Amino acid sequence: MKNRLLKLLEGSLRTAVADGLLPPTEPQSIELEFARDPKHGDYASNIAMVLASKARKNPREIAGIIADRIIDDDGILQKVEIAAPGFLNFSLRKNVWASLLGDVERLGDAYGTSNVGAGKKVLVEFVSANPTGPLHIGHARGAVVGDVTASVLKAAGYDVSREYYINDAGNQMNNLGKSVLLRYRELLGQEAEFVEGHYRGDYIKDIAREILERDGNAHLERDEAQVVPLFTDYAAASILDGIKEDLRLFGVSFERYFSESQLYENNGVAKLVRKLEDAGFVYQDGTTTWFKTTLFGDEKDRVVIRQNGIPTYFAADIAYHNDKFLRGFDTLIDIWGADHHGYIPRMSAAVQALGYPKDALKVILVQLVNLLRDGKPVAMSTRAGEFVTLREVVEEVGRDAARYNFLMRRSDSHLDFDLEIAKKQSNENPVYYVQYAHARICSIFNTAGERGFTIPAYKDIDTNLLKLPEEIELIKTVTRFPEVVVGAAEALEPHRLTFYLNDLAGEFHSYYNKNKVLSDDPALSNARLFLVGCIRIVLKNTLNMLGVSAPEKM
RNA sequence: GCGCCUGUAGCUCAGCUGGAUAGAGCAACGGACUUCUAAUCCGUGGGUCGAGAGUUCGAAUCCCUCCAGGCGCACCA
Repeated sequence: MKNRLLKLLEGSLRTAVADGLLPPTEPQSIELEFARDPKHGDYASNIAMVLASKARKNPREIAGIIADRIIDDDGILQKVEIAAPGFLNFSLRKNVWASLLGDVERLGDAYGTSNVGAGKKVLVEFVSANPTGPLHIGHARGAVVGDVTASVLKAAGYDVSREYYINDAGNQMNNLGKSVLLRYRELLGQEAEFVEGHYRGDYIKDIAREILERDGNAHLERDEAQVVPLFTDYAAASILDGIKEDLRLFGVSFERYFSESQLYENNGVAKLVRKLEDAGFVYQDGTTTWFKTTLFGDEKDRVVIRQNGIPTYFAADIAYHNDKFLRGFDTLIDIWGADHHGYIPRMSAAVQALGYPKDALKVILVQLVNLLRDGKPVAMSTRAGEFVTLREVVEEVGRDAARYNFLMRRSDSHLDFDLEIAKKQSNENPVYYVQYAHARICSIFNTAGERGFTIPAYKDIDTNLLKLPEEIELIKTVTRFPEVVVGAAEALEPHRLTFYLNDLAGEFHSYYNKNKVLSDDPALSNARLFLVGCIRIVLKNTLNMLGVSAPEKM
């Protein structure tokens, strides 16, 4: 709809330019938006005011010139008004709105999808937690934001992959193996001495016990340098399996788990560093190798190969991002905890040094979550093994409520997650508000069937019967959906979907309480059934994108 | 000290990339179930958009300076 109006506007502008009344303008500068206030019609454009200074005419005069030259062949416009400072307000004929409902029926599950992404390949990397412990609540938010961002991009026509980067090559992995070894020795009656950096959670004991059961005390007398890698590998694999299972229960899946350690195969990281050195982005300083990230605005250069010859995490990450590009992805989206924001300039520098445009990498920062119970903070520390795991949360509050709650705020806004509120099946919990709307519509359809109605098709209804103000509003909201998805995709803001859902569900609940869908009037009943059917499709499609179920009964 | 994020109703937050009279939920108060699901709806009150200056037809939104909170500033990941 918006595009059709834009065409009319463009046409009018061209004519005005040809008539010598207005200076030439690029079509991109035309803005057209939904009018918030019904008094302003359906759509409004500020084009006249934008052109005012350039055309040296007053905005109302320009608006008049444009309005006079709009050729509405299809007859979709009821009127075009010029309002206060120079807005052009477009009012559509009422049945134009209802005519758009045909799209909803035709597209069904696909309604809301579009092709603005044009098949561009996008890789969304998220979670990427080290396999040194189970996922906790802090990872949960990033998991949902990443997952839903990917879904939204896919709906907007991008070719999307989800990927999890396993940091399984650092010093911490060694600590993990040692930690398990200590527990193992402890189980065999030896004194265990934990120091800073060791992992102490119960899951470490469980893993130690598994090894003990499998191998007995065979590892007790062997050299630590030999044993630790064995323990590390075993623990990492075991923990990663647990992580995958946690994510599965949370409704998150990945196309690929990419292991950091595989970057080191065939000296991959070292080769890449050498390549960057040849390109002049890397230099040696005695025994240390530096990346000139300052060339791209970072505040200082960064080490890529340490004095001890071991590449830094950053070096591997450059190689990883390079690998992503080599696999054909045009845009890389990384979801990071907000505490990593200082890392952005160097990663951005790396992308540019590799020869890709700056905006080929987009980072979504996700603020940390304050976990509360009854308004009181729940203390957490991974190292000490005190944390609420993702799985505990999912088991306690349910997948739907957990996912929805993480999408109720902008990513870069702090989020309080209160377990007691998320658990409540009440109006304090918006997820049920939306699901209830869906269940209600399903219920209407059940009753309709019992009363002998058949499910109406678009061609069989009289759209002119949908003329109540709240019906027009609902139709507008339903037809706005594809634009909402595109907006969320372009801004990388999945939370827009939850706000949209709340609007739609609210309008529906209100409509439901005020009007009967099923009545003695068959034609009206059919028209309304069709309308709520469209609403159900949009609710379901949106909930699907969020990874939240759309129950038929509650 | 430097950088990033945040500051909007009593509380938790939106505000569509600069638009028209700043919105929603919760909390408070008052109403609506012999009716397609009351996990719902209707109504009432509630604001110096942290402060100050600036840019322009127009600012919660953009620039600058402060104030407050959070987070960063490694040859850790």
